Amino acid sequence: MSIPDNSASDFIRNIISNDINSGKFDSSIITRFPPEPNGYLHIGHAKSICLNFGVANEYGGICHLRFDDTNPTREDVEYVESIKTDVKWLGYDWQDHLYFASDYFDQLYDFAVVLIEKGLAYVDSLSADDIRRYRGTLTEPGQDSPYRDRSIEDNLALFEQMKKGQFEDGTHVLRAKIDMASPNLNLRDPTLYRIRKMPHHRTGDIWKIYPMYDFAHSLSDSIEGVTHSLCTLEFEDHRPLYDWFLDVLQVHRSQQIEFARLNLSNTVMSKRMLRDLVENRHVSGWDDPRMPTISGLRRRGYTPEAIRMFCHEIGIAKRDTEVESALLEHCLRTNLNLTAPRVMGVIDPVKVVLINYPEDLVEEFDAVNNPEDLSMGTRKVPFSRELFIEREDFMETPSSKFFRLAPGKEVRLRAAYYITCVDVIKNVDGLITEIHCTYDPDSRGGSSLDGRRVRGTLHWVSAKHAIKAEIRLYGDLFVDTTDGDNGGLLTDRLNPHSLTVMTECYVEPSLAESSQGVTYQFERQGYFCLDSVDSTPGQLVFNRTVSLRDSWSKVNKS
RNA sequence: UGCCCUAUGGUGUAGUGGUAGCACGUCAGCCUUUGGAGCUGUAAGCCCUGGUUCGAACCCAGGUAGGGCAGCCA
Repeated sequence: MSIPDNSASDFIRNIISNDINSGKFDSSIITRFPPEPNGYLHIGHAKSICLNFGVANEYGGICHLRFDDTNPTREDVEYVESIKTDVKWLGYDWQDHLYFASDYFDQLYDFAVVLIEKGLAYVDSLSADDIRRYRGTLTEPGQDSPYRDRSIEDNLALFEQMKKGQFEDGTHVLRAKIDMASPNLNLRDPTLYRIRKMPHHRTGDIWKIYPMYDFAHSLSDSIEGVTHSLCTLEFEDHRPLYDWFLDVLQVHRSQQIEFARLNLSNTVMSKRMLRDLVENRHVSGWDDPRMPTISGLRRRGYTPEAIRMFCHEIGIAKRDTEVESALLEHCLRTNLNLTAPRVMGVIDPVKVVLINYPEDLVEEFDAVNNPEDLSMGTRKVPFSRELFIEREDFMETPSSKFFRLAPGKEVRLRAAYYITCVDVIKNVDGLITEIHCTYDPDSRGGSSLDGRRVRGTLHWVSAKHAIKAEIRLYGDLFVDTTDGDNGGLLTDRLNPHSLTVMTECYVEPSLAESSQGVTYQFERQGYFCLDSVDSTPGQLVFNRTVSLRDSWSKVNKS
């Protein structure tokens, strides 16, 4: 085990470094990522994954993947598989440390029996309502259940009958006997087991009782020898209970440490709300490219590297905060700028006719695949008399700061020729249908011998060679997320413009061989990838992953 | 009005008694065959009030503000 000397400092890593220095744990560091298989992972989980696996890697330890599958009413194998896929995709490896809380059901049951034998747990036969009433309130102490003083023998017998399925759901629970007057509600005789006569996705119908989170989680950590159990802030009040189980049962002591969960601007992170979006068809599914789920981000074209970088950049602390999505986009652009192959695609086309270019001539230009990485080579791009350019790259009456195409103005077509606008053709509605230009044969390749300055460079495609495609542009899912995940109608804050579908787009022919899982840069536009669900070889569908930074829009506004 | 936690530029995060730093974002300039990328610079911060100290973001006291907790959910 080693201590990284210049690792990013955060309070958790500081604690772990101190623990290692003081020899608190005799094993190497063991952490765990403990999802409940009841939904898809989102970027908030990525923060926890990067922390837990990251810490383990840095200190030469290991990180377990453990499914917290103690509630058969909400869990499913579908989620187990998606979670494993997502963790792997993010680049982490649990090796052979894949565990399930349900693997420990026998041991947990035995622990419960020990608690009963020690007089520290009892079977309560109050109804759920009565248990709530007896619990007291935030400001008033609770009262002991009339069943609190059952004999150990009775408790043992009853608990065994619960296990055997001799009682109906809700008739009894097993509770820890701690303190009904504790100011910490979690210590007012918390429930340990409830009866659920429901098949479990892994244990089938052998169990009729299932352990509660606090009991199962604390002891699962202990069973696995976890040294540092990292969880989110809402479990802070549970730590005394977490520790109580370990103390009274005298088992391996893991240390729970809480950190703030991730909140991201203009989106929501709670599984419940994400599920609402899916079930109420506000999005196409858990992997809708607008979703903050790992599967949504993947389909959108995000890379694991970008997400890991983001999780590193946001840091770890205890204050409750909201990170601007600009930081996520920054991490994405940083990664994609270095790796994405460049291509040209026109999203909102207008036709350009080069009136002095031969009718049937077709030339091919070599275009650089990535100016940031010349080893990625070049590709051929066909050029002909009729082209498409972006409609917004032409302005009939431009401002002085507009460097693109306008009547009488000369621009460069990326990797091709200089062209000058000589005429504008409109339809009866005044819509521009064609822009007539001349090209300068001496500017072949995009530069001229006379060295004259041409400030604007436009992307383009050859009309007869281009492939027609659909491009989906995404915006924030929500207009405003103040108040976070609580209160207010979620749907009131949905951004009605979160999806724009452009169906008349043209992309360069090299994209006929574009492959799934690659995010391209459409030059001057942004990053795009093939949609993994809806794109077919005959009808390409691209998702805009993120736009390029656009300083023109600022100039234009001012 | 119980218990627990938190408070550093617009945002996120370092700094644990000795000149408050980094990143994102902002703005300006340079550069550019992507108005991308890159480079340079700018503005902007210790919640408040006391106390201890030669010296406090840091220690102490008291406030204020925000968050969490009353599932047989996790």
